[in-house]
Amino acid sequence: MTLSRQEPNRPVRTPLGPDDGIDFDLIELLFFAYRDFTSDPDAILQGYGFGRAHHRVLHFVSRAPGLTVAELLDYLKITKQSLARVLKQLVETGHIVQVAGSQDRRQRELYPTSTGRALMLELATPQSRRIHAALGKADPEERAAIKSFLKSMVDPELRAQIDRLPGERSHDRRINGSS
Amino acid sequence: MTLSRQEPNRPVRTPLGPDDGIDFDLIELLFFAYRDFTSDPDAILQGYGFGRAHHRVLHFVSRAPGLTVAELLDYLKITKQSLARVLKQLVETGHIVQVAGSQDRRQRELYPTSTGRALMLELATPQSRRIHAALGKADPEERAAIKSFLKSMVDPELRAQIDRLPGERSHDRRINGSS
DNA sequence: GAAATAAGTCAGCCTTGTTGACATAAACTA
DNA sequence: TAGTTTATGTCAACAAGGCTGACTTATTTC
Repeated sequence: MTLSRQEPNRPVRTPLGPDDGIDFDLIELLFFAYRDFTSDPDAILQGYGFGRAHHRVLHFVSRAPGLTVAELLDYLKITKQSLARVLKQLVETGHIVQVAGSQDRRQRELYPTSTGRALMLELATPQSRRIHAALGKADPEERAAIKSFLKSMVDPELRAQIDRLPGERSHDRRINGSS
Repeated sequence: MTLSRQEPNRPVRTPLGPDDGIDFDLIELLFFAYRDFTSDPDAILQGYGFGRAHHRVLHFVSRAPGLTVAELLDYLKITKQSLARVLKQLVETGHIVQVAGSQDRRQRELYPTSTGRALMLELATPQSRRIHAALGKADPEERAAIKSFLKSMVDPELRAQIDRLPGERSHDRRINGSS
């Protein structure tokens, strides 16, 4: 009775490792990669009094100019109240403008200003540099494998969103009719 | 004078695309992949009254049992005050125990309990499943390229942290002397 | 014995997410 | 046309998880 009873809250001293059937290295790699991937723009944003949330809004508005508030919420997967706060600031600072929808005038089409676009590029540049360096000497087949892996990590029903953004070099320059 | 003056805050209607010299698709892929990668454990954590911060602490304590508070902070890149809040909860709920360091008794070695270890595995399982599915039919060379890419995304001076964790199958089962 | 170090704690603040309720204008529908 | 639905905006309150600064305690190092 006393021997079979374990001390409660005893420290477990053996580390969880690859033999436990879990892909720990990929899990950690994703954590570390994303942590540092976001660190460059975070530092720049501080100088503007903005945060990561502003970056994401500015990113999608620049990549898909003319998208509606509802479409933006669908990319970000946050509530409209969360969006409202940062969107208001981006509009007040002249980074984004809202235009009443041409077909449906209840909608607000979101566009970057030249200021907003410039900031978006400033934020994307170090990220792109980091990606370029990390891609390094990967051949086209390996690059395809990397993209395929990341895309497959996304929930299947949400992968369509990705395809709606301007894609690979040359074709598909316009995201929607508004030019 | 009037013609050369642009209306301020005019909407820019052309989307930023691949011709602007930025790797937009990889930037977005990383955002979407990480967003969904964290969604499974986030849902599970809710049922325990924990958040993503608890997950990260539990993860590293389970992977490197016996690490000190300072070492953990170095993985997470947060302040000790931020850590204190979640660590205290994990200790109070019996997921983690603290043991005075054997050499240096100022240090607190952190260990998971069996409860903590079990929760860590529960959280890691859907993530590993997602990774496994995303890896899909990638051959060993492609898998190596994916890992190499993610590792290269990490700041060079921080890559050593990754190597300190239990690595590939078979060797290196122990992270430090405590067993 | 003094100084440095590891960790814990208190207080307050910020960003960014949440819910719930309600307002307005435009579009749709019976 | 009246009534409903829809797209968006807004107010208030709250929570998680970051942050800084200041201070304490125990222990180690010099």
